[in-house]
Amino acid sequence: MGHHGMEGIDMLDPLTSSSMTTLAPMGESAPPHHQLHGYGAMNHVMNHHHHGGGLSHAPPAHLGHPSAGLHPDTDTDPRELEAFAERFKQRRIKLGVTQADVGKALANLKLPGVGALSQSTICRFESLTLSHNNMIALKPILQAWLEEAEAQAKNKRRDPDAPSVLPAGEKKRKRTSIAAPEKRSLEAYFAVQPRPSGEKIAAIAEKLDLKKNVVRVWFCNQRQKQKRMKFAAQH
DNA sequence: ATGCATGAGTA
DNA sequence: ACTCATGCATA
Repeated sequence: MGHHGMEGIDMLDPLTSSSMTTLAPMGESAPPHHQLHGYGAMNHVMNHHHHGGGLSHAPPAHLGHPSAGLHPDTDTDPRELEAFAERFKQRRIKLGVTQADVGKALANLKLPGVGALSQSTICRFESLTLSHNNMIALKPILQAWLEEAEAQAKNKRRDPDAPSVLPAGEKKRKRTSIAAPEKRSLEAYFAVQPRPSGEKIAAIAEKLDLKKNVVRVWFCNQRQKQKRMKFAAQH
């Protein structure tokens, strides 16, 4: 899917011809807040909400719109989240916008503490593969964008947009790939002990001939996976 | 769409 | 050293 920040041009012609000026990623003023590609750089659009325990507290009521942040029950209900996620995706596609587009466009919403998000995150929101709390926090933001986008789609209009500048490439991050056999072993270990001690991790790492850090991160990610809506206690 | 990774915040 | 939100890279 998305490669760079350029895929915007191929979404300018859909029937809806929705070229939402401020919501589209290639808007006049959409300088990707981050150009530091040397992956040791500031990545996260660290919003104000990021205290421990994640967003375990009440959802941000100020971001909520009329139908959003009124009663926690409505926003916290897994069924509602699921329904919203589906509607969101459907309407997003109707608008002819990609997941990556939505992510970039969020920055144009100018909501307090809300910057851009990646295609990954939008995708995960739609597929409910985020934690419950994460879903709750993102819902009002995506809902706000959706409403704005649809509103602007109504006043269909064209406008000359400036081609985005592709940032110069820097170091690329390499992704380790754990082979299937090793992965099966890890899963077996995980089934017995989801939280192995440092020593245990080291042992496993040596046994599978993997770097200790790779194994440690694998377990962390595995634990996170269990907490995602799709895996965690089904509603 | 998803695997492996980073980094802030916490304990 | 962990959790949690998030993203680059890649299947």
